[in-house]
Amino acid sequence: MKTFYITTPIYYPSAKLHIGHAYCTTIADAIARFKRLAGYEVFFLTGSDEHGQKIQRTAQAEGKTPLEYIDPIVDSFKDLWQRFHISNDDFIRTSEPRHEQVVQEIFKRIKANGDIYKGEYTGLYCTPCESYWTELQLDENGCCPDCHRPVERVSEEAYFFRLSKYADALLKHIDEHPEFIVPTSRRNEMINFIKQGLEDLCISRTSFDWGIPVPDDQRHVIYVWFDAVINYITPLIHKPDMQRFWPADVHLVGKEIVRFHTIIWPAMLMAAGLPLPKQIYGHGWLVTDGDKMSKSKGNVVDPVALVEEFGADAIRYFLLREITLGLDGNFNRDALIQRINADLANDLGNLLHRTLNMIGKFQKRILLQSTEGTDLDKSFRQEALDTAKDYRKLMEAIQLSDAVKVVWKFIGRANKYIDETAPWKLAKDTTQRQALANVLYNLAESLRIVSILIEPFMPSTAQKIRAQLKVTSKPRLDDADAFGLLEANHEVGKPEQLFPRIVIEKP
RNA sequence: CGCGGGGUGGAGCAGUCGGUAGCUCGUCGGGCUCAUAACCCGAAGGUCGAAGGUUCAAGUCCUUCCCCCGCAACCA
Repeated sequence: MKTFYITTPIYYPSAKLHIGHAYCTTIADAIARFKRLAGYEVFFLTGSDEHGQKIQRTAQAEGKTPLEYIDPIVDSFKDLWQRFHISNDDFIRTSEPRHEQVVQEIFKRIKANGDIYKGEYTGLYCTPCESYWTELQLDENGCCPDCHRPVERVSEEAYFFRLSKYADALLKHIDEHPEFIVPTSRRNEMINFIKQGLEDLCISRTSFDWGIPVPDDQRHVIYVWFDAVINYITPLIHKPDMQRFWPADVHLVGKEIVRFHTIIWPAMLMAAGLPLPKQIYGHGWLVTDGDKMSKSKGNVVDPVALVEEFGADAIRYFLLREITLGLDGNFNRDALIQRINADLANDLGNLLHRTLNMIGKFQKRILLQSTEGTDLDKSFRQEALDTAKDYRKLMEAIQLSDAVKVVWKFIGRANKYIDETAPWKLAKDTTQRQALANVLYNLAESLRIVSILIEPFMPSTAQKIRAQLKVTSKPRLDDADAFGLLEANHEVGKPEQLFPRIVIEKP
């Protein structure tokens, strides 16, 4: 069986997750579900990145240990993913022993290869904040950007990863694998960055201790990023799964961390003698009214509240449909409601409703034996099959919003088909019984196919449609490539509203 | 001259290899009555940020400039 491995970043539990995190995870989930639908054996990983000074400090301020502070936040991550119907196969926490063990193992392995060495880190240090800053980060007076007090140049012993050594190998790899960094804009950015020269990376800290200890040198903890990226192999490395799932097919990441995933992580893998991931996909950000979401601006959108108000599938649909993968996208409430009403309630929901209603009204809920029918019937069936074919191609190319659009174009076609065939007229004419049976059958079949195609985007809606059609088989992509799988004399269910229209109250 | 992205009808966006500027919503007009005030058809509305260049042909390629946003080794 073909395998597929996809990851999200592991999120930092210093605050609640916002809609941007949900966006990234939803994309990964849709891809994972598509691959399962297409018959792949899928491993889909997400998790939390728990170490580092920031967590230690925040926990201290609340009089807690790091774990006491983190545990409920991580629980809220897991809860959020359940609410979003995220189908991850594992959830990795970097504080878990299984992870600590692997990180130390990789550290030792790279050190044994001579690519980790002890040196001296010199930086600008703010003592009250216990933080290093780069020259560019300082405020206009050359002081700490947080507390605006003077910084001093200090040195400490630290371990370094010989990143500089891998610049040429990375460039060669990127050049030989055009699909390695997507989209192209990010790829160019990274090539440019490497060409400016890579410095060795400081990968240990002594100023705090919430992290994974450096093997054989307990005064140091390993730098969070070195620690974090290793999560992608932690669940696999000591199992036969490593052979089956590594290298990962896609690391889905936000655009701001593309660099860690396309430069540092691959260099680490090279140094450790492991194969590189096949693709790093850098998606864009959700912004609200053109502004980046951030706590300080007070414009963060809380995904839990959204799901409670609109339901997970509606949010998933909006994110996947409205935002072009790789570019920034605008998230706002009005646009969301508009999409729910127009696409979900009016187009899809109403199509199912009117179809089932007519089958009930005109044929006592029974699908009758259909025949080849008119040219219109034939071309309609062909469009259903073409839609499934186009959809498959787009999904395989990870063009999710285009895939959604193709499905909705067909939903529009189906609504038009009803208008063109006017089943309510056929029902009044006893000589048109077969024509009526054909139209209703074709509509029901179309909805069966649609229910398969939207499963990756809206799993629970897909299930509801299938339940109303009384289709019991497990959805498989191959079943969307065949028209006519519903049997004659199949009885369908009663129509139930999929998505209620949302009435906007004018203030 | 640090790096990158963006600027396209009223709003939000797409636009691949240069080949008649598209989509959704909104607006206006019409049709239909199976349906969730839904669905279907038609129309109006754009000098594609500015200027210059290449070309038979430029939203698309080249040059310069203006504006907005992000990154700059902690941020999906």
